[in-house]
Amino acid sequence: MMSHSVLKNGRRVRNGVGSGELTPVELALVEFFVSIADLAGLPKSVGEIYGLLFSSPNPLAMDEIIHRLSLSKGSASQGLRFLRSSQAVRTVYRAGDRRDFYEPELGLRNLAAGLLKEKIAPRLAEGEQKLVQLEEVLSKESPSLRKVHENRIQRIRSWQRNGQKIIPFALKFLGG
Amino acid sequence: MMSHSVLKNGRRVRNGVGSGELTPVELALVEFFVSIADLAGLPKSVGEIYGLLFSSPNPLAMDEIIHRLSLSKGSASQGLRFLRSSQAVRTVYRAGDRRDFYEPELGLRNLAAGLLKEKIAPRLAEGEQKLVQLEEVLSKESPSLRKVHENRIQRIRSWQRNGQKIIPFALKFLGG
DNA sequence: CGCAAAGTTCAATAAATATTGAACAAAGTG
DNA sequence: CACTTTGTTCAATATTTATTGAACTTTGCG
Repeated sequence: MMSHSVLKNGRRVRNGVGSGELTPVELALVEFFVSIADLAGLPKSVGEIYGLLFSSPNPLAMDEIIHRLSLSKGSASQGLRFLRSSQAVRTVYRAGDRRDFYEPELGLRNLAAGLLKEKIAPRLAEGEQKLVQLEEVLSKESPSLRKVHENRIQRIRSWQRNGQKIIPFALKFLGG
Repeated sequence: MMSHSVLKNGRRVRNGVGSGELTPVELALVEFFVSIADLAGLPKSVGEIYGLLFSSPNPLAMDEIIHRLSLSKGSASQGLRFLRSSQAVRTVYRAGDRRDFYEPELGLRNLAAGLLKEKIAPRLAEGEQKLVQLEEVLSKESPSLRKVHENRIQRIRSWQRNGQKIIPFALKFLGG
């Protein structure tokens, strides 16, 4: 047992719901990444965690993240899992400490590539599957309707080709 | 008054909740665009509407969309408003018919540009605002911390620059 | 004008998604 | 091994977001 919640320097916790303390700058960075997370369709908590790590001069352990952001263990664990799996954060080992410490990936290219692989690619695969189903039932339509639909599906295929072509190029652009 | 819900050819409505009828091909296209909508963080109904228009050889009016997809007037109206405002559908006028008819935009470039303007740009602006706030409070930090943070913020600025650079280029790529 | 068809708005509700926390597992440590 | 710290999982709950439908506005027509 130990009391790790002593308030330093007489600093006061502001939030009603017993949040850990964030400086104004940390707060602004966290909010910035929350709005990015929101844009990318990711949970707020993921943005908060990345934002806190981004604002920290040194790697943080999960319990520190939980305390500073007043997150539950569950959210922190899941959020970090996602960030790890999409290569947005790395673990860092610290001698004599059993905990994993986390630091943020700062390269936009890697961040983008991670999201692409983790969030976007699986969804596109799902869409592709729907298209395959579609081509199976196409033959049952009247010739004239089928012609229209074949045309439109070709259109989608062309979208896919163009989309694919951009990816490596865009990554290089982002890649410094 | 008129009864517009006669079942043609003895076709049977399948869905429990009284849906209009969709052929297998229409259904597959609608599902395809629903999964795309989901990926883009748009409501399912928006994907459904675009999907139905995409599968239709001719423009459709709102009441037809409502009936075939079993949507409420409200959803249809709002969904069409969004699609119109992001240039994903166009209205078409039909002589002697007071209703607006809709047809889908088929060019990926225009679809992407519309989304960018309607969904993404406003969010980025919001993020930018957070960054400005941030720079205001930065001066209150200790010199060493400030240096770290200034560095990181520069990093974000560089992300923004690279992101901007890609856009026109990517659009040209998608643009046929 | 008066009426009807077409379309919009928005408060109430339903559906989807994220968060919590308690129970569990894994990994050191002495 | 018994114990503590660290981290995970997942059913219950809270929060967010989309959908509905009834009241309203607008438009066109005789």
